[in-house]
Amino acid sequence: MEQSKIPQATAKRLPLYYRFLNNLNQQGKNRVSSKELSEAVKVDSATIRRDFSYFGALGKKGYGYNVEYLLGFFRSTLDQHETTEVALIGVGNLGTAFLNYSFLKNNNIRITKGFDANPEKAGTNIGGVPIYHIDELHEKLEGIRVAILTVPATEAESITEKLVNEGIEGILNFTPARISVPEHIRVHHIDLAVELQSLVYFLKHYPLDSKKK
Amino acid sequence: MEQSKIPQATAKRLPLYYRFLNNLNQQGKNRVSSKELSEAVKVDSATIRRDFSYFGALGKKGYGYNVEYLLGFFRSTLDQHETTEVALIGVGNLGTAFLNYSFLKNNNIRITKGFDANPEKAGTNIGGVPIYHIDELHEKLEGIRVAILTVPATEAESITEKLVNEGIEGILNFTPARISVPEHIRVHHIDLAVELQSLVYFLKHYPLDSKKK
DNA sequence: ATTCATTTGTGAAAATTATCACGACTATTT
DNA sequence: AAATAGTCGTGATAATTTTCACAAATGAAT
Ligand SMILES: NC(=O)c1ccc[n+]([C@@H]2O[C@H](COP(=O)([O-])OP(=O)(O)OC[C@H]3O[C@@H](n4cnc5c(N)ncnc54)[C@H](O)[C@@H]3O)[C@@H](O)[C@H]2O)c1
Ligand SMILES: NC(=O)c1ccc[n+]([C@@H]2O[C@H](COP(=O)([O-])OP(=O)(O)OC[C@H]3O[C@@H](n4cnc5c(N)ncnc54)[C@H](O)[C@@H]3O)[C@@H](O)[C@H]2O)c1
Repeated sequence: MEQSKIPQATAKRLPLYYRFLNNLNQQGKNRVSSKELSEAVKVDSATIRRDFSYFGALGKKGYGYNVEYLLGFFRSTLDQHETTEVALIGVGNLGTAFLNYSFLKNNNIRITKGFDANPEKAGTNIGGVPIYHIDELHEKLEGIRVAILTVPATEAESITEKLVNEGIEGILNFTPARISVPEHIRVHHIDLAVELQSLVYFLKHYPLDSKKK
Repeated sequence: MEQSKIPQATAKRLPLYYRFLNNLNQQGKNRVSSKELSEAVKVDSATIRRDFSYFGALGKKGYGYNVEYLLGFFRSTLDQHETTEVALIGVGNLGTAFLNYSFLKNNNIRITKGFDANPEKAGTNIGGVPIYHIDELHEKLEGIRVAILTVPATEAESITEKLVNEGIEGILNFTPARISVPEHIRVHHIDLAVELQSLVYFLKHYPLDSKKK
């Protein structure tokens, strides 16, 4: 929308900062330094200061950052004032786990609808979220821009096409399939098998005392 | 262990390449170009060639790569000849989903033991994996070097300490807690809430036609 | 008032990662 | 045998990200 000059690496860390600031605020702390923050979120303090600096001078030299101010700032930056609705496609093992998880308390993102091809699941309700049959996508997806994909890998491509047709703009893809989408659709992959395998690879091939990821 | 000159970014992509080569091989293909590979895994073809080149000249100019040869090469690079045992700590919503998932067929990584604090879960068996009480960690963790952490965030720090004492070297952490570990322990975080939140942030703040992540 | 210990914000440098672009080589077709 | 289309490996360059290191500002202590 606006300031696209914020590095992607920074943007990815924002939700992490936001969550931690929330914790601090709830603990009643009203002041925090980049050093403390660094120890808590395991990000170098210079990186944190640099990240914050993209948004202007948010702190005070010799003092640190005011928790409440910073929190308020991030709340609006991350659009936490308006709720984002998310659909979950594929109510299986993984999908069910997500539905049963209140997706972060300090967070205005909600899974509000589930979809599955299994007719026995349609009409049920998991963790307070109604499940619809996948054929009802068109009627029920109105106004939802983000989808979580937890269907079998073989279905990923065809479901993605449907989602795109229904106007979905962002997909969080948990299937191992690398889906194809038009230019303007954003896909983030979370590939659990790859993560596990690369962890094992790092263990075996990288010196034990190297810097952490 | 050996060639630590391989960039971390490359190392993270290896399992992805490996999986796709496996697919190709099972489809009976015996030749593949960096361009084809690129379309399938959505990584720039020059990046793929560069990645491969860290391991030497694996392909042939004007021809491409021999699938079987490349696959064999990656199999040994990723240590797929020996099975890696993994323990899962916290058999709740997320943990149960993982246990029910045969963690990739073409893959020698296996979750072989589960642990939970709930006495009702101890002694059971989920997806073929035996569940033990968390107090049995010491007796049952022998020889296991990697753990998946799916306990409540509040327990993350204390469980981590126990795991480290038992000689665990790598942890795949699904809790929102940023755990502290000694220098020589490797931790990879998968923070689902952060992933979802950052996807939403990107959608709202980055031009729709920008390059994909 | 002055000193002192802190801590930010940032210019500059370093490190890492991705991409361009082309010479060298291969297989295939004519 | 020559021409053609395809493809790798890589030097060079560009882009991105992280880190260093310090002047300037702050609040607390004496
Ligand atoms: N469970 C895990 O631990 C895990 C780990 C890594 C990756 N994954 C990936 O996540 C995805 C889901 O895994 P899972 O274990 O939950 O699988 P699952 O089989 O338990 O669930 C898949 C669900 O999708 C539904 N479905 C099938 N076709 C559909 C369609 N066309 N439209 C809508 N719904 C459809 C099924 O009815 C089922 O409920 C898979 O792609 C899997 O590879 C899972
Ligand atoms: N479920 C999700 O979709 C989701 C999404 C994002 C993050 N997470 C995170 O993953 C973790 C697990 O989530 P969940 O939904 O599976 O929670 P859950 O409450 O369903 O499961 C946690 C399990 O850990 C066990 N446990 C508690 N204390 C323990 C201890 N000291 N030792 C061993 N086991 C213990 C509990 O008995 C329970 O079975 C949490 O930290 C959560 O924040 C979950």
